[in-house]
Amino acid sequence: MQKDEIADILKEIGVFLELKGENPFKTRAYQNGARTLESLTEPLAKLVEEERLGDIKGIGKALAEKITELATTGRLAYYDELKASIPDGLIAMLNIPGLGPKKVKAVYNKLGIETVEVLEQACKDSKLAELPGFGKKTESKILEGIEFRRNYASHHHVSAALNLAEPILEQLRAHPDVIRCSTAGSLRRHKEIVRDIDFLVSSKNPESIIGFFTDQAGILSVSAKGDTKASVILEGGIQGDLRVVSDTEYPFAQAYFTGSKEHNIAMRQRAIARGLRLNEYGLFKSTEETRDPKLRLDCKTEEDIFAALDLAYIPPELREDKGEFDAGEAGKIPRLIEWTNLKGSLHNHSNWSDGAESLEEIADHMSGLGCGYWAITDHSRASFQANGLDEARLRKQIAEVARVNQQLEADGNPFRLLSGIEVDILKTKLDFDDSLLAELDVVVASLHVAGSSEADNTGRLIAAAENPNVHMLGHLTGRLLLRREAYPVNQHAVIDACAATGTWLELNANPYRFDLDWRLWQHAKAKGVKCVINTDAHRNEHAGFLRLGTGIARKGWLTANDVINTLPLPKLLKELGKKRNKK
DNA sequence: GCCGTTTTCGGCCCGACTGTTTTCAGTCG
Repeated sequence: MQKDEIADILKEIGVFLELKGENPFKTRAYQNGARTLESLTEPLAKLVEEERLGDIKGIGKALAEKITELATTGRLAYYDELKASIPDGLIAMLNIPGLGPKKVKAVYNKLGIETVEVLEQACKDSKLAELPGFGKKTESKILEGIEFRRNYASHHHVSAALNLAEPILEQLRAHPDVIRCSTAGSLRRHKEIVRDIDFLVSSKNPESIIGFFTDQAGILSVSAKGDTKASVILEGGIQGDLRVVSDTEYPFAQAYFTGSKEHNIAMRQRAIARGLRLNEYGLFKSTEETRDPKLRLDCKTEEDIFAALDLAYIPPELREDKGEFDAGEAGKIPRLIEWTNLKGSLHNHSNWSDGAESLEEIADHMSGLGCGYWAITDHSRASFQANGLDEARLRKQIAEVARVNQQLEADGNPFRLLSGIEVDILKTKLDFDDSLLAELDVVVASLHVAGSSEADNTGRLIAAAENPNVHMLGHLTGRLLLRREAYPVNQHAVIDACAATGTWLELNANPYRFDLDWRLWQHAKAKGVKCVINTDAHRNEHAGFLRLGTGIARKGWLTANDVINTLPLPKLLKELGKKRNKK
């Protein structure tokens, strides 16, 4: 069994133990173990074989035994027994807002409720209010929670969250009582999927900010409203949380609410190790719980807080406890790529296949945005559902690209279209012959019809990487976030093949794809594989994906040097020629 | 269940809001 599957089982054990009412620190130990496992750099099989699991911080004797059992036999008796003892419906009940392990346990133990449906009826029949700690309000909250979950997803694409958050942030910024404001949480860290949107404001008048926030037009409901924080449900069912603090507290609150949780725990531990105490109100010269302003270190910005903990500034995207502390201590936090470093996109569609606009319209729009180039890589003939180009139409398009470029040159416009194709990776070959591919400026090879065999898919992708005419592999796993699972593929093996052949990997910037995943870019970079941040645009407004994709590249620790399409056109053309000239 | 320069027990990050209580437990982030 692979390490990610094992990590999922450990997490599940943690949830089961919570429902059993086990020691919360024991459940946390399982969750910590799962996380530790996920971020292992050494192959798990090797650690198991050499019996070195127990040497890893966070994995003790008990966890090492359980992981070993899972890794070697694919099963775990302890897990099977635990799972069998807990009705599946209890897990579903945990997903209802306002219901946690204690309450679920109580309704199960005292009323024998095992499913959401029975729970709903029990609330309607006022059965829950009879339990200690439950009341009328609890019942109606649970009913609301069940209804809410029925109508809205609990996870949202970062793009949808940004679309909602940015106008609100603008309004907060313009509010006379707002001193500083920002987003926080997973949105500020630019996670690909977010559960809610966090806003942070500093103000001398919290009441007016809270009132402004909960009275906004367009909100569906107000779920909490206190002196310093409020929660609302925004359009589309996304929860928006606002926190208001004093301006002195602002940087501490900003760091705290940006997280991640794991990053914050490590930050607190660093503070404790220095005889300090860190919370959202400050960094205090005390090991005792305190908010005494006289003990608070003077930090005007997040930078100051990191400095006080002997760290270089860590950009929000890196705050996932995935190596930022080692790098921050050593002063080796890279200067991350900015989206304005990008000069164009190398994987895009036009109305020749399934895109919306003509070549001229694309050239006009992208040139107007300040891009230096834009590759036209329509689908190849095998993608007939997308009106893929056959050889004859592709040759016509090459001529058309040349014609548009001549016109641009005549107009004194330095912008250029590049001719290209998103060539389908078929079962045993590419959709076009090498001779035709060699005539194109840019060749993206993508797997659109994958099989169920990991070995087959991986082999097809590696073969594509080995083709000297293929510059890059498109959307490596084919996943659609919250919609469709990735097809089975050994991404590490493909990364190795790209490294060996000088093939680039796409970071598909479509917010439903973000493929290759940010968690793999550090590995790909270490292997020497270059990244291309591509919009995969099907209409001109998709140019904005470049910004979203850059957020993911930043999460992957990438710098401008790691990304091919930061190069100006002459240098890009030179790089595009390199792999072909090697053959 | 994990951990240890306070080392084999006794901690483990911490605070706001809500509802059900009347001083606090549960949930959430």
